[in-house]
Amino acid sequence: MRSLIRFIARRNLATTSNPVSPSSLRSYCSHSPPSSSTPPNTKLFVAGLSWSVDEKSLKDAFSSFGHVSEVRIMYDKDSGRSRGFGFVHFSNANEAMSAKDAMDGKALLGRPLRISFALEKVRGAPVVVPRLPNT
DNA sequence: CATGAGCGC
Repeated sequence: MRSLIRFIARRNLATTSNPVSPSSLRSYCSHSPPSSSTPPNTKLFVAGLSWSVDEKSLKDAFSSFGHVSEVRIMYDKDSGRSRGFGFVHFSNANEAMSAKDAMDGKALLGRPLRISFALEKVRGAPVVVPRLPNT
């Protein structure tokens, strides 16, 4: 008799225990959150600019968030008109991310701005060929 | 006449 009760109680205890808690499931894929944005950098990639925007307007708009070291807007070599995107160099990455967080999504000259951290592309040599010092 | 995602020579 009593053994039967203990048997039931044991089964009940095992059944009541959660086979798997939802919180434990989370630890399976929450190790590495996807990097949606590029790593912070002093160089800011500003796109979505109007085709009438010049560097002066950009620098004036971004100089309020920090010291703008360089502002360059890419222009078309053939038509000579702006491609609608440019680059803004900041003195510090914190200023750059602040300006990005503040100006990203805003509109300049009637067009929404798309700001993101620029790639670490180097201006000049497209690729350096590692050649061994062959006497 | 306009065009509209993107990464700099």
